[in-house]
Amino acid sequence: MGIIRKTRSVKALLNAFERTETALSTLELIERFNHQMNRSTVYRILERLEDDGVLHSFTGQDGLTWYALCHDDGYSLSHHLDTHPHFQCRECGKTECLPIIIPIPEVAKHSVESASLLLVGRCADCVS
Amino acid sequence: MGIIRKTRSVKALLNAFERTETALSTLELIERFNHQMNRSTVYRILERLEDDGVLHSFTGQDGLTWYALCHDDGYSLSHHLDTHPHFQCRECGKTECLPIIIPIPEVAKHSVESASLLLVGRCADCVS
DNA sequence: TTGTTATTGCAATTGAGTTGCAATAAATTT
DNA sequence: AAATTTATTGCAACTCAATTGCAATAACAA
Repeated sequence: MGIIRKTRSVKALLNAFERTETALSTLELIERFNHQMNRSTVYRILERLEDDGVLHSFTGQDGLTWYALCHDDGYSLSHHLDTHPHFQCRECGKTECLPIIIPIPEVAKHSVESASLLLVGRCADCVS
Repeated sequence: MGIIRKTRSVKALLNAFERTETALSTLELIERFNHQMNRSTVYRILERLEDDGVLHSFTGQDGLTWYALCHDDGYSLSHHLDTHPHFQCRECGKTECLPIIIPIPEVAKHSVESASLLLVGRCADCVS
């Protein structure tokens, strides 16, 4: 019960995610929609879309928040148990969901409920 | 080339880490040494100890920064390639280094240089 | 068209972390 | 042991992502 009304701003943000393969940082979205909507609106819509399971969020290496579409195609099941890793390029900043599953290790006597894995390195474009 | 002088404050902080098995958050240390040293001093000493490879840092689920001793015993080699996961209890907040190695997956065409894995769940004390 | 209320804009606020600079205190030299 | 050098600290101001209260606005249903 996050998004109830499909406002202009909601559509614009959803559109941005549907047009890219990568993740998008809140800061980039705020900048991009600078003239269309307020900062708080961006924060609030992203939050609601995450509540609805449309987006999932994670923290980049710099501590900033990133969002990406949830694909229920087997690797991006963000239902409070993100098992897929994210990759952030330290050169160009491109950040993406990796289409692989990381087996969450069992830990003796602990109950592991979720995991987040961030890989940092250089992306295909920057490695050459 | 981080710590050059063994000041009172440096010793106090090091002592705190040597007396615990868990990781310590900057905020807890600031609170604990509230009357002995300034906030900025805590931040700066932790930073220098990390430069020296004495501590390593990671980000908890809430986005706060945590530090733990580097044990060069095979699982806590924090030399810019943290391959060991951290565990944070969502009930009591206890945060620790896990004595296991997570194999960093290769990613096609990418150069993966470092990884950070945070497991969240309930610790031994809170799970029962 | 009207009424309800989810959503938004705006400005103020929060809170972790950083920074410039003068004062202090380790560690080295005399 | 005193003088000297400079790493370190305290302090207050600042940065910056993110949050919040509230009045205005705009989806959407009736």
